[in-house]
Amino acid sequence: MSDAHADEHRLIAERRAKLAAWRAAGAPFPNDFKRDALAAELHARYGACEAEALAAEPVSVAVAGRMVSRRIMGKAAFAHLQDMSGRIQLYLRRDALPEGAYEAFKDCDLGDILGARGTVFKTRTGELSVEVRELRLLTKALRPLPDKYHGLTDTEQRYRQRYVDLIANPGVRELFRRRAALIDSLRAFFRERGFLEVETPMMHPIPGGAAARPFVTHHNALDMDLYLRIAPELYLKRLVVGGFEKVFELNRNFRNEGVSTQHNPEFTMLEFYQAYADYRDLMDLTEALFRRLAEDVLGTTRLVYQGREYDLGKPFERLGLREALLRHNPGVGAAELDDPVVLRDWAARLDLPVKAEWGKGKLWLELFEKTVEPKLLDPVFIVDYPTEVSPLARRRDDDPFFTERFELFIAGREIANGFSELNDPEDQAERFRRQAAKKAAGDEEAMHYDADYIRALEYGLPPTAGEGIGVDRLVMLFTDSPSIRDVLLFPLLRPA
RNA sequence: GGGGCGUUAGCUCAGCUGGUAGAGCAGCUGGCUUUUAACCAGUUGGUCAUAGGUUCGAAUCCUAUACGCCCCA
Repeated sequence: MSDAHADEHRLIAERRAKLAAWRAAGAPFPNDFKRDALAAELHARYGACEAEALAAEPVSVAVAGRMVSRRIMGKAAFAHLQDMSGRIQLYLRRDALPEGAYEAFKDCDLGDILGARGTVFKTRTGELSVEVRELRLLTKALRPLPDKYHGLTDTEQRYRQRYVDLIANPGVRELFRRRAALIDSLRAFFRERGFLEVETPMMHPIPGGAAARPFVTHHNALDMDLYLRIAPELYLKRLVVGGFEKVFELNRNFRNEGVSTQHNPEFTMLEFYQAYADYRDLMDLTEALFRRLAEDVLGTTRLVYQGREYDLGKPFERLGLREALLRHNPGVGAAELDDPVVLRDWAARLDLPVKAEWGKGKLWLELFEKTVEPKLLDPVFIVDYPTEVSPLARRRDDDPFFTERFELFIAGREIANGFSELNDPEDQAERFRRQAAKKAAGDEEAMHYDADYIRALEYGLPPTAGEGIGVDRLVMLFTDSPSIRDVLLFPLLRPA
C-alpha cells in the first residue's frame, strides 16, 4: 500500500533503466524549456494555410506535451504530442536533427513528456505538423500508457487513477471541461442578477438545513465535535438577515449515507436566496437559469439524456404533489388520499418502512417518491409539499397543511428544491422542537434545535425565497452521464 | 442490508461440456526518410483477484473473502 514499487513490472523496469541512464548523463527533469504555442492555437492559426504558403514563410514554434503516438520509419518518424489544448504532430528526420538526437528520440517511450522546436508545415496528407529541429525529453514516464486505440475502459481503474483516464480518454477531458463551463455559466447567471457569492462554514457545531446524517469530526485544540455540513441553508439565511438580500454559495455538502449512481458522500450544491421573492419567483428564475445553462454549454435548449430527448426551452409544468399522486396512480381515488388507513396499507404493500409517527404528509411524500418520481421525465415542478416534511418552509396562507415549496424533476430525478422561507421565528422554533423530539425518538435524520438561527430570525428575516440545485446531477444531465461517478473527478471508492 | 454480473499479460479482450495459457496493441531485436490504429520479419512477457475445496487433473466446477458494476431495500 505504502510501497510505491508494489506493482512494478517488466515494462516499468525497462523505463527505469532509461531514466537511470538519463540521470547519469546530466540534469534530468529539466524545467527550462519554454513553449510558445499550444496545439489548438497552431491548428487555428495555420490549419487552413496551404502547404506552399507555410513553406514560403517558415514559422518557428516551440511545443511541448505528452507523446501519445509514434510511427518510426527508418531515418524519419512521426509522433503526436498531446497538450492541454489538443494534439499536434511532430515530424522528425535524422538528417535535420543534431547529432544523436534522432537516436535519443527512438529511445523515448509513449507517455514521455517532450519539448520540440521546429517549423510548421503540412504533410502530404494535409496534416499540420512541426518539423523538429530540436527535441528535448522533459519528463520520463515510467509507466506505460493504456491501449492507444481502446484507451482505458476498466471502470475501477478509471476512477481510482483518473489521471490515466484523462490521458487516455479524450471524452473524459471534454466532460470535465463541460462541467467547468456549466459552473462558469451558473456563476455568471447569478452575478449578473446582483447575487453575492459567499462562503459559509463547512464545519458546523450543529448540523442543519437538511434531513440527513452528518459526518462527525473533532477539533483537538477546542476539544469539540464538529459536523461536516449537510447544507449551507441556515447560514445563508443568516446572511439575508444581515442584509445581503441576494446571496448564493456553490460548494460541497457532505452526507453520511450510501453510495450509488445518484449519490456520493460529498457532492456539490448550489444554494441561493433572494429577499422579497417567493417560490413562484424562484420557479421562474429556475426556468430562465436552465435555458441559459443549456444555451451557454450546449448551444441549444434541447438535450439527449440516456436516449431520450428533453427540451428545456418549453415551459416547465407545475403540478401539485397531491395531483401528481393521483395522476400517476390512476387506481387511487381523491378521497383515499385523505384516509390514513388506506395510505398506510398502500405504503406497506410497497414495502415502505412505515413508522407509527408518519402523518399524512410523510406518507404522501414516501408514496410520491416511490410511485411518481421515476415517471417525471420532462421537466416538472412539483409544488405544495406538506408542512410535515418541510420544516424550514413557509406555510401556505390558504392551507397551513401545505408549504410554499417546489421540487424540480427532470429525467425522473430531483434536480432542485426551493421554497418561500419560513421567517416567523415562533413557528420555526415550534418546528425545530418537533424535529428535536423526532431526533430524541431515534430519527437520525431529524434536525437539531438551532437556537442561534432562531435568534437570527428574531432580528427579522425579510420575506425570502431560497433554493438548492444539485450540481452533480445537473452535470450528469448535461453530459449524458448515467452515474454521478462519471462527473466527479475522484469519486469515493473503497480502498483497493 | 439483499440479489445478479464481473476480476485472465502494462492496456483491450478470447479461452466451449475440466486436459498443462492465447490474440491485438504496448515492449524488445532487425528493416523502412511524409506516417497516422503506419507497415514487414522475429521475439519477450502470466501467482488466470485472494484463500480453501472437489478431481488423476481446475482459468473453467463448489465455498468463502476482497474490489468493482448493475438492480432492489
